[in-house]
Amino acid sequence: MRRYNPKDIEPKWQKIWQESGIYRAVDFDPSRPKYVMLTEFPYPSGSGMHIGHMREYTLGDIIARQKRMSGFNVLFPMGYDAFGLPTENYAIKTKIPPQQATEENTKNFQQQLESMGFSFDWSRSFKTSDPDYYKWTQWLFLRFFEAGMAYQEEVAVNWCPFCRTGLANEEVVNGRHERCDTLVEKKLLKQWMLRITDYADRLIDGLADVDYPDWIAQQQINWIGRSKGAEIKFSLETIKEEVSVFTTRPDTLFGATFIALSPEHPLVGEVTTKEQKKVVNAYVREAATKTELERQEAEAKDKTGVFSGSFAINPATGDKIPVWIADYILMGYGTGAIMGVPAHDERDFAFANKYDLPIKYVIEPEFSKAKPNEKTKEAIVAVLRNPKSQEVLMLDWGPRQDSYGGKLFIGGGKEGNEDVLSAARREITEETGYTDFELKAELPFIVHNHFYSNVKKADYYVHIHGLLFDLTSDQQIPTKLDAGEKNKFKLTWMPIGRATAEDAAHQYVFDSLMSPAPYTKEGLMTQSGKYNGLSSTLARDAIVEELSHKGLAKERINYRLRDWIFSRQRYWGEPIPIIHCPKHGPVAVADEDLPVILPSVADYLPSSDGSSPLARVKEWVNTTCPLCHLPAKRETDTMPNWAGSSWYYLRYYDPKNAHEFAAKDKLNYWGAVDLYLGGIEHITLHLLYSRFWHQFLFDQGLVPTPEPYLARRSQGIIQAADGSKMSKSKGNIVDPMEVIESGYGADSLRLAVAFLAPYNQTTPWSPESLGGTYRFLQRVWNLVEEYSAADGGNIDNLKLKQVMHRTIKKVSEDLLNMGYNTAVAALMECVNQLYLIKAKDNFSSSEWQWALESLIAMLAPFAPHIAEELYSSLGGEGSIHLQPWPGYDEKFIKSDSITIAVQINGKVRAQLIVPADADQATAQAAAMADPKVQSYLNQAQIIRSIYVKGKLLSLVTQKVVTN
RNA sequence: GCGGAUGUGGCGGAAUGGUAGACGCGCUAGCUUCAGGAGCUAGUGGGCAUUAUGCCCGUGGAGGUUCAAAUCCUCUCAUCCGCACCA
Repeated sequence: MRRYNPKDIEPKWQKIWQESGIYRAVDFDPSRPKYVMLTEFPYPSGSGMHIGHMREYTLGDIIARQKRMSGFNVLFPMGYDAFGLPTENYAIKTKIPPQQATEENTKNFQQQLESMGFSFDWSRSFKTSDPDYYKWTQWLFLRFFEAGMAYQEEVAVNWCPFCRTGLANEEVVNGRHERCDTLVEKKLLKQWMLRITDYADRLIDGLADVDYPDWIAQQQINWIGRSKGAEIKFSLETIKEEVSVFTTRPDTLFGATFIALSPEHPLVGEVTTKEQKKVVNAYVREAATKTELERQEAEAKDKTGVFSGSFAINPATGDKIPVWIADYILMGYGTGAIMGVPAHDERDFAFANKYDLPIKYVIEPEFSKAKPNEKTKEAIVAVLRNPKSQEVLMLDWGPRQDSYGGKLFIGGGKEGNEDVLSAARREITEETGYTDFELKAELPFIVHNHFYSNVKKADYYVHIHGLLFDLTSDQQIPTKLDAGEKNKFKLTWMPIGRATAEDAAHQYVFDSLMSPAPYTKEGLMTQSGKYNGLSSTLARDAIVEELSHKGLAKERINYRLRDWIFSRQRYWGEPIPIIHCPKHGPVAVADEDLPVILPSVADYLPSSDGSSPLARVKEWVNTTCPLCHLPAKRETDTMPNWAGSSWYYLRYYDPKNAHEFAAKDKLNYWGAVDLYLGGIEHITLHLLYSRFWHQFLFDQGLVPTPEPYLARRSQGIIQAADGSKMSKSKGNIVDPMEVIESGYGADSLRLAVAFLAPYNQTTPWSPESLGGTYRFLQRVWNLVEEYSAADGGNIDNLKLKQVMHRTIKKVSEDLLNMGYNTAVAALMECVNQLYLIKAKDNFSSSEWQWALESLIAMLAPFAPHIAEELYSSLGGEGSIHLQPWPGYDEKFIKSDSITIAVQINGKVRAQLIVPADADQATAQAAAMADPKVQSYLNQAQIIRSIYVKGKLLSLVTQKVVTN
């Protein structure tokens, strides 16, 4: 008998598979449905494949193989995302051209991928840095340019001083460049931009038509950050210009007590008066030199700003309000200017407090809504504080039931012509007997709620005035309570920190009195002219509507997402195919002149002035204008890393096409990617960018489907054994190549990865699990090796049939749901069973032949090498990987008798073997005959019986009362 | 602060209303010896027992719904991820 040795069989089959081309996808196969299984292509770094790649490609490969066996025409392609910074930085250091380094790295990577036995169709492979490929990236860019979707703009870009390049917002993480961790600065540069914001709504709406996990869709929606609001114009007192602000709360317009402009706002110069010029200039200059991080860190600290010297007019009130410059206003969002409403916005509140700007409440909290025509009473909630002990007085009305009772502050209604203050004083003395106290604070707004009278067990709709009093002496007189109130509550002094009222309005009044805060939720309008009493949600639209007639406001939708900065001042990327003509401005390179080849350079270091190394290649830069043929200069910026990966999946459909990025009929045949598997780190940037490109191409009639990926899944991260992140510096990296070479082989590793945990779960790597999968494969190997030939005739073995059919069903269903780990468990269980059956059976029947072949077929997607080897040793023809996926028959899955549990009063007390189709009466009769059940039913009567066929019988009993 | 996820033995995990801990790792005992990253058999959540094997407890915590809850509901705690001065 041969021993299982992966080193003997794995390289052998890898070579045979490559030579026979069994994994090649066939264009236009009419006999089978197509299936595009896409895994994210790797960046070919010098360090090669890591365990994360390993998980992704193993999971993708298992699906690709099983789909192939299930009769699909599978396209499972692989390529390389080769442009990018690491290779270029390596070139700067070593002077080795990126082209060369990429070539070597790719070769190495491909060798590693092949040694894992992945079934990629290598005949369709390419690198994004191949001129044959980036020719089409450039061609597609020109379609954006022609459609006005690519434009140039002078923008303050995130500038990485280390990489000397501009960055997209998405590449800045916590104020640092995500790749090199350098602090990011702001720099004003003319940049190419793509109008992704035009597609913001489409990118949200399109999610409804694709199968992405909810959390991924949600994260994309949050990233786009759509918010509906209005743009409102404020006229300036001394200048003709108007300031437009963006707000999501036009209903708070009457409460706008100042205007604030971002330091980068174009009107800053004009609004600044002579007297303020010096201080404003200094402030603007300081803001400009702050890095992203410094501005972010300032968040925790005080808000800062300077007064411009001029005033604006609030269009709602006609009031003069000051115009400030403040760096908490971001130029990149909305209009770069806001109306400051301190009463209803946290940031404005903090700013107003610091600079002593007026706070005007125009929205009142509403804790319950009045019923139609309900009468309203004026009421008070008074907080009586003992300043010495720092305690407040509460009335304890006993346990809270429905809306009555519980711990409350002093409350009561206004009587007759009484004013609020005297009502409060009267209520305090009546209910508590205290007489000496002074008013400390009064809420500047009313709180709306129902008032639940404990005494009358009835409620009124009330306007609550909140007041805070400090006790000045302990003197108490007898309380004046009517009969209904007497002895219904007791007084308790509570420390301020622990005082909580069991009524939302009471609690809100208390909190606001103790520390004034803005009210940022919806409520009822007040101090807002004719809108008073309206709900803020309704007033919002009404105010915009009214102002819009005067041309002072319009509805506007704003996005957190900004247009995509598409320029990089680097060498190793696709040259942007534009020629700058003194006469015609930016002109597209003619389609037939593509690709614009990246010229070779001597030095890859970008210039410190913000231009790319390409700018130094004079003979390349100087060219002629395609329109007038006069001297002109090439664009020297290159495209970002994300460009090539935005459409690469389409190129797999027709990778060698020299006339089109892909032929129409091939695009139509392969259509959208059926399943796209990739890392969680790409669900916002890459996924959003490529969906944007695809949607644009769809609009241009260049692709047949509105979305690129029908379904997206993301594999979880594999952590180091201790649950920490794998990192080079910690030296806790698991190298897949080492595992293969150590003797376990690729099959054990693939199986261990599939078996580890649910595919989408982050989980630590346990090296010991390799021993488990290796032993399992060994058991499979030995089982098949011990079997010789089907010379024992056809002997029926029901048990064997049942085990196999059940396993086939389980594995097939699990794979459909990507339940890899449970599928592997089912295979292990199956093999355990086969050993048991074998021990009692004639191990050479034709049924065994079928069982072993089925087992190997199921194992094939997970462990392709051993499956192929055993298949051939069983005398199979061709490749196991092209054999049909085994089917199952329900009739062998059910068995005649089955074990059910008997529960008595909810506890499992016995197990019974009953016929599988036994009805309730039969099952119950069997249960009653069981001595164990009888012992529990002693002295009791069955009052209810629940039967779940094939699972359990649940009996509910009641003690029989004797005598 | 906003959004999302997760919580089950010593470990990875299984079970989506119906016998909690499948499968694997590790561990314990025994057998075996083509000494090999071996194999086989039995055991392995905690506690109390042991004449049987039985009883009690147990899925982050507290309540609830139900004949029955890891699973559904309410509250709460912890951990992780994404976003964050976004008006």
